[in-house]
Amino acid sequence: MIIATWNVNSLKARLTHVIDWLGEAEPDIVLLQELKLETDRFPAAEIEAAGYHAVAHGQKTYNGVAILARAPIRDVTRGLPGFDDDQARWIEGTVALGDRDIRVASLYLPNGQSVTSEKFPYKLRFLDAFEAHARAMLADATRPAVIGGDFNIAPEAVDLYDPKGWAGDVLFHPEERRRYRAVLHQGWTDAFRALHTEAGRYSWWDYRAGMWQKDHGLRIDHLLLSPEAADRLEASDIDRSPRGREKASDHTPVWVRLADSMPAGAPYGPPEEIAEAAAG
DNA sequence: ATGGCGATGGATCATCGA
Repeated sequence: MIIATWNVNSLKARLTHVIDWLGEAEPDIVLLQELKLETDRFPAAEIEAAGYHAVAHGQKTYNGVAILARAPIRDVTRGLPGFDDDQARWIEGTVALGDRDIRVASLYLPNGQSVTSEKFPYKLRFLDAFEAHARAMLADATRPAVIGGDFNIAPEAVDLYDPKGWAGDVLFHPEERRRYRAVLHQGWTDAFRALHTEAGRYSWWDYRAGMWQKDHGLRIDHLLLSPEAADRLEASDIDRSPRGREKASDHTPVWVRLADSMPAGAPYGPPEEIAEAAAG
């Protein structure tokens, strides 16, 4: 199954691009950010006509997140648990995945604006709450989980076109990178980075100053896999083609492909059982 | 080079994004 994340920068302005991409990439689950519309303005009919169920958590003008899925989406939570927030930045739900369910979340992490802005401590507070909830999601060992979204964090120097120029600025600030790494250390896997070591692979390019044409971008959109999901990791990549279209979002989709079932013969279980299996 | 571009709401620009 294919799970994708995409900050569309207005679902209304990008609806044709989204519908087209659903047809081309045939993802099973899509996590959208920056809908920029109220929940009751969500284009449910168009999405349904494309073959997808959808749940959304929106608001006027800003933010807004959604989950699209070929299968029904159950047990939906709107808003990041444990974080009192009037901004629509988190939605999670459960979708059937092959031989068992998967828990997925769509995240639009605050940008922070600048280090001196009051929005930067808001970003760090959000990250603290995200860290706590990500840990709680891992504690639910009954099903694999995937968190996808616009994290507004470039994790490492290879993820920016000009790391020296961005050093200490929002999106590449040590305080946010430290918190992002703390989440990875809980046991989450950055799907794209697990399969690609090369520098210069980006998911966002500023509209201004010809950044797209110069390929000056940042990798700030991520798919985090719980250990059970990471065990099923088959492929992950960034699809640059939507960014090159007319009237494109400034972000482009990132996707991961997971095996529908656990690989046969994989050495899962306690060490003594693995040793027994190896001994025949 | 703190500009550049694009979307929104409600206006003929201000605000925000990253």
